[in-house]
Amino acid sequence: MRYSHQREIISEIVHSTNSHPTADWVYGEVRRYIPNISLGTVYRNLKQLTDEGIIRTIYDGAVARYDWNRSPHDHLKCNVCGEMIDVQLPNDGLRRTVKDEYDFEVSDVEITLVGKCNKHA
Amino acid sequence: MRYSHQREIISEIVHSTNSHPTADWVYGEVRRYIPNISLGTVYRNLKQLTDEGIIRTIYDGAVARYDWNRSPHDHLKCNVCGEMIDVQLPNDGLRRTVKDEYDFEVSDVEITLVGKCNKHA
DNA sequence: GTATATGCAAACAATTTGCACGCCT
DNA sequence: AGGCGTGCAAATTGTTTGCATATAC
Repeated sequence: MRYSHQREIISEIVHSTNSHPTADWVYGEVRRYIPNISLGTVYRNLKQLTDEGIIRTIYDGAVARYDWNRSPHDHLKCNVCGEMIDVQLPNDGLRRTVKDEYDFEVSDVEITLVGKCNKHA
Repeated sequence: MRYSHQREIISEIVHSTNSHPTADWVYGEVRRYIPNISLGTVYRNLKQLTDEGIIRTIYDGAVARYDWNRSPHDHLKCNVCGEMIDVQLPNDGLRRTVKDEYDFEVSDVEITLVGKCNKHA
């Protein structure tokens, strides 16, 4: 992958936040540094960074969000503030259950727990 | 909710399959019975059935799929044949973990295990 | 009779793509 | 020089909505 200024900035922006931003939010941020960048370029680069394994694409309902955290992890989604929190949950039990009971070979685990985070006790 | 022939058929079609169909697939099926139904009507009714709790909407990446199975359950998604299999996995452990470690009040658990189903040993 | 449902088409939102030009290497 | 990356706009895809007409009750 050849160097490009726009991709550099896009990657930095995704890495600068824990908010699992959408393409549109990234677009808005990048424009502060490269005002005439196009949304198409943002999408192309987010996809490219995903393909290279530099970031990760997750889906929140129908919209794509981008996550710099590549280590396997899960999400807590707060219904009140909308925040998505990275957590690492044990899943050995789940893997074993589906292997034993369904003969299913797991390659990837996606767990999202929806509810209310500790800010809204 | 007032009776409508189209909604009746749509509901029957969703209930007739375990394939977690997309709106477009449902549209194709309904047309075998109501050839001049419109895609808009299909979407309206799928949403309405979801609001009434008669079916459930799940997201597979960016596309919506519809599921007649309303009891809490999880999904195994086979990367080889694309099938999505309903399973019931224990999640008491997960609930307890996030309650204890993150003080997060869980209302809904969404687990999808991606991998290879038993047809492709 | 009145409100809800329908078909149709247009509007929308998110994402992708074709093209001519520009910039890494 | 050669090719990948860019900006722009148009195209796609999945879904929603406005409107006039039709239908349930």
